[in-house]
Amino acid sequence: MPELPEVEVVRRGLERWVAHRTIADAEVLHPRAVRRHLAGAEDFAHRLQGHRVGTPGRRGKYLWLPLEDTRLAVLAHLGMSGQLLVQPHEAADEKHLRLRVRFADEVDTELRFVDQRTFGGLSLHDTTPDGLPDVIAHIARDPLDPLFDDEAFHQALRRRRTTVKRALLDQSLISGVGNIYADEALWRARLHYDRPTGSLTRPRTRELLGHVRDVMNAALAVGGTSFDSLYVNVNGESGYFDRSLDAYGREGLPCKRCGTPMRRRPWMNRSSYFCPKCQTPPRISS
DNA sequence: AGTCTCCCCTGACGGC
DNA sequence: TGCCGTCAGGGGAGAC
Repeated sequence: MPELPEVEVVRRGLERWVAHRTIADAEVLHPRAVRRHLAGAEDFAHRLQGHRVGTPGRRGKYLWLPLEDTRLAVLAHLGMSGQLLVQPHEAADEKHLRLRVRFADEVDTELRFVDQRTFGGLSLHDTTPDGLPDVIAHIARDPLDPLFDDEAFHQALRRRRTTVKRALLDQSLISGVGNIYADEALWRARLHYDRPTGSLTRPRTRELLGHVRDVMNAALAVGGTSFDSLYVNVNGESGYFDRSLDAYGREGLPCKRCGTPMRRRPWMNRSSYFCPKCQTPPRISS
């Protein structure tokens, strides 16, 4: 599931239900699910066998399962519709089941990767000395990472010739923020999505980061955001943060601050939701 | 190098 | 009923 809070909910589920279990075998039911594993599906499945899973890691929207006593990790990205589910063996296969991992123990559960749109996937990679899969070295730390550098982020925004929402979605600047939490944080910060990043003062950037963290922590506290059954934790349960959204999906509804009807604008093949009064467009528009 | 558009998929939904 | 266009929470490749 797409953004940082939802992925972290999944990571915690894996830590509880999958960590420290030894893999018996893996079964790839759709080759596209492992397309980022260049050596192929057979190689992927074979190389997982017999390894014990360490503590699951996460950076932004990526998560991974380290394989103990190796320098390898199984990297996962949920894309738009991916789910990692811990299911009883006897549970019927999901319609979009792409991959199954069985464990060499007496626990009656297996790990399943289910993905309707197949934008997500799993792959096996070497890790850097700090445990990060090497292929995601370009992904920036996320705002909940204690080592995220607020000042460096501000300086990067000042250097960039782009707009603030594009920057929030740029995973090489700050990771874990997607369309929903970008709109939520911008609404809270009273910033228009097309505001040039070069115009943000240091206090303004810090305030924005504070809102990004607040909205993500609030979502995390209630299990993430779920509009439908696609976005669930490893036990298939939905989070409740959709009830707390202030901007995303609220076209035509009154702004929760000033009552002005919220607007939706097409934006990069998606949508941006904002309050036309609280979040005024930049004066110099392109 | 930085920035931006396209495109990989399936399914749901509304209008005609 | 069915067909078509639109939309959906992502990010990488490749074009400027």
